[in-house]
Amino acid sequence: MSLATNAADQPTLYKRIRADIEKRILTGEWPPGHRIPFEHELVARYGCSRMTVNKALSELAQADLIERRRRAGSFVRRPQHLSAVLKIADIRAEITALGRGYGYELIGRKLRAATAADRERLGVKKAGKVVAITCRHSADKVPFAVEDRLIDLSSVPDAATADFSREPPGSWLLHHVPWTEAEHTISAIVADDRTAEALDIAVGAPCLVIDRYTWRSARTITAVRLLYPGDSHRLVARFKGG
Amino acid sequence: MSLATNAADQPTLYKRIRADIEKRILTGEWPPGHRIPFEHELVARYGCSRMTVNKALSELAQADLIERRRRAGSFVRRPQHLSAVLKIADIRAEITALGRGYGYELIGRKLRAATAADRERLGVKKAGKVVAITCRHSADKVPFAVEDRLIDLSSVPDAATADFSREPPGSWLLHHVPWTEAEHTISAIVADDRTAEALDIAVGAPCLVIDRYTWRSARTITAVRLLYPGDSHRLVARFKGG
DNA sequence: TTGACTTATATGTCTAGACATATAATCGTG
DNA sequence: CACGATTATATGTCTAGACATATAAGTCAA
Repeated sequence: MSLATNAADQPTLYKRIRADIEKRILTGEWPPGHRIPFEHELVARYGCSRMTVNKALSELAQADLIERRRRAGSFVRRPQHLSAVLKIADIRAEITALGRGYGYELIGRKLRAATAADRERLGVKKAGKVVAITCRHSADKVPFAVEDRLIDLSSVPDAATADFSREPPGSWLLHHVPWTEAEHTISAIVADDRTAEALDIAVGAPCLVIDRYTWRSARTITAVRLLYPGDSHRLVARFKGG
Repeated sequence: MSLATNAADQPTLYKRIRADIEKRILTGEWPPGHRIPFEHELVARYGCSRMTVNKALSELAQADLIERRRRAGSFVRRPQHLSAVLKIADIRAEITALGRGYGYELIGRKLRAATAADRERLGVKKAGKVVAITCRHSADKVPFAVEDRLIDLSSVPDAATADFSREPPGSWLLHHVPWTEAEHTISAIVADDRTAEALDIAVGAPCLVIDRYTWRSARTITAVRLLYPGDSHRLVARFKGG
C-alpha cells in the first residue's frame, strides 16, 4: 500500500529547480547578465528549505552557468570563450570504436641519453635517459597516423623495459602512468618524403599535426607528435555552453 | 581584537577535504578504482558533520573525478578518454588577447533563399533564407584567417539587418544569440588559388581548417569554415584529468 | 562632490538530526 | 548448488535552524 512519498515527481526537488533554471538560461529567457531570483524567493516559490535551492544554485555555479556574488545575487554568465571538449582518445580505442580493424607497427625504438634537442622538446634541463619511439597505426590496413614519441625515463623508468613491439606506447602509458596535465597543439603541414611514404599519401598532401605534451605534477612524462592524413582524418569536438 | 574564528585555516573545511582527496587522486596515491573512505570515516577524520563531507564528495563527483555508488562507496574514476578543453575564442578576442592589432575586412555578404547546398550545410530540410558572409581577420595587418559563414535567418532573423561591415559576424552572433551546442571538425588542406590569395600564402601551402556548427536547442544557427595558415597558426588545448 | 564610515543583505558554510533508496551481502529454501 | 527473499548499509536528499563574510547601498562629514 506504500505509494511514492513525493506524489508524481520523478526527479528530486533540487534537480527540478536546477533544471528549471537551466532551461530558462538555455532558451534565452534569462539572458546573460540576468539576475536569478534570490534564494529566499526560490525557497518561497518551491516551498523548500534554503539548503535545497542552495544546492541547485551551487551546482549551476560549478558548471559555470551562473555566477554568484555576495550581497548582489546570482547572475547568468555570458557565454564564456567558446570552449569545446575535444575528445582525443587513445588511437587504438578510437579506431576500435569506429568498428575498424586496428593495426600497429613499431618502426623504431631507441634508448639514449637525452640530446639537447630531446631536452628542449621535453622541456627539461638536466640530462637523463629517454626512449624515442616511432610507430604507425592503421585502420583496416590503411595507414591512419604515424607517431613520433619521446618518453622521459626519469619520470617513467618502467618504459625502458616495456615491450612496445605489440602494445602501442600511448596505450601503455595510459594504463601505467597517471597524468595530471597535458597540452595539445594542432597545426597543419604538407607531407615531406618520409611522411608521405609512412602514410602512403602523395608528397605535398596536407597533414594534420597534433603535438601533445603530458605532465604529472609539473614533471614531464612524454612528448608525442601525431601525423594524420589531413584530407581524410577529422577531429571532432562537441561542446555545450551558455 | 577580533581574530579569525577558525584558527589558521584559510579555506573552508569542505574545500580542504575536497583538495585533500583531489591531491591523493592526482598524485596517484589513490589510483583509478580505489575506494575512497566512506563518508562516516571522513566525518570521524575531520570531525565535522556528514553534510560537509557530502558536499566535498558531491563536487568531486560533479567534476567526474570520482564515482559514487550506493551501498558500495565512492571510487576514483579511471582516466576517461583523454578529453581536452579546446578554447577557441572569438577571433577578435583571440588576436586582441595576443596583444596584436586586430583588423577585419568584409569580403562579401549575400542574402538569398537557401540553395540545396546551403540546406545541406546547415542540416535543415525546409527552404528558408540565409545570409552568406565571407570575411578576413588579420593580426598586425597580416592575414590571420579567412571566414566563410552561413547564417540561418529563420533562427536568427536579426542577422538580415545586422551591419557586418565593421563587426565580425562571429562576435555579433556571440553577443546576440545564445547557443546550446556546437561541433567542431578540424582538418588540414592545401591552399588553392583563392585561399592562397586571401591568406597571402603560396598555393599548395598547408592550411588548418575548422568547421564549426552551432545550434540552439536542436535548431541550426550557423555554419562557419575558418581557414588558417597551417604552418603559422596553432590551436592550443590544455586539459586536466585523472 | 568626494571620501570614510555604517548598515543591510545575499550568499557561504556548517550542524545534527531525519527518512528514502539502491544494492551488496547474507540467509533460506527447493 | 542455484535462486529468491531478506537485511544491512552507504549514499541521496532534505530540514530548520545558526553564524560568518563580502559587499552594495546608504549616511554623513570634509
